[in-house]
Amino acid sequence: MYICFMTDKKILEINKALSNATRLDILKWLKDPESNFPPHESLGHFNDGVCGQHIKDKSGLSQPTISHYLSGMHKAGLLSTTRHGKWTYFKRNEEVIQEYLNTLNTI
Amino acid sequence: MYICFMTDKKILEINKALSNATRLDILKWLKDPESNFPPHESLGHFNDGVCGQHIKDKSGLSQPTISHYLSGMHKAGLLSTTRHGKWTYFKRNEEVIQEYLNTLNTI
DNA sequence: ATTTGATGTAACAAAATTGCAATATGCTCG
DNA sequence: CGAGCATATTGCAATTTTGTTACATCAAAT
Repeated sequence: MYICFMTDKKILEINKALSNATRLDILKWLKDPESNFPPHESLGHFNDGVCGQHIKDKSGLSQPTISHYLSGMHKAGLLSTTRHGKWTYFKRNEEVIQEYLNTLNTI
Repeated sequence: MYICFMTDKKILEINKALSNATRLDILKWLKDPESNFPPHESLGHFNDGVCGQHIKDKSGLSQPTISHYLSGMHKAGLLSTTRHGKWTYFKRNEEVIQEYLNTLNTI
């Protein structure tokens, strides 16, 4: 298990993603889907994370806004996505988050 | 030595401060003033950090812009300031930075 | 094939950020 | 005091971010 670091450019991109209250909340909610989201109707687990609809519901913001936020967090590497039928599931990308934290710790 | 954490509001404020390339650079430069800045004319040490002028010179940005950046970082708690005559010295606030990192590590 | 529900994209207005020039303030020294 | 330098503040134009409505796409199911 090696410690990995990321470039300043990536750090900036993630810092930008995490300088918005809703996006910071989303990252934290996804750390514990069981306590923060209702179980999904069709899938009985959170192995691939939480679908956009539920995140939207919890945030109180509009669907396009959340879609935009989620795709930005995905682009920054913070989230990974899986499509199951009509749903897109969003999950924390713990490896990237760990790299991010490793790097910040040296700043 | 207790581990301290900070509020989400503070985290967001610091993330915002650190989502700009120049401001991130400044924080890193101040970690090692000896290698990043010339010695100051009147003071022979970096005990209180580095004066705004030198930071401005290294950044390549205008004086008002750097003044604005530095006061934002100060307001966010990242930097502490000391006035020596006509110079304002800026130094990393390691306690706040540590709180910030402690908190991020739980996110 | 049509409908229904989840997601993505476009276009847009309001607000915040970026970084500059101009100006004001503060400090030191002759 | 007045000159000169460091810093702070103000005002501004350009750009980015925020979050909306309207619309397009995609998948499941009737």
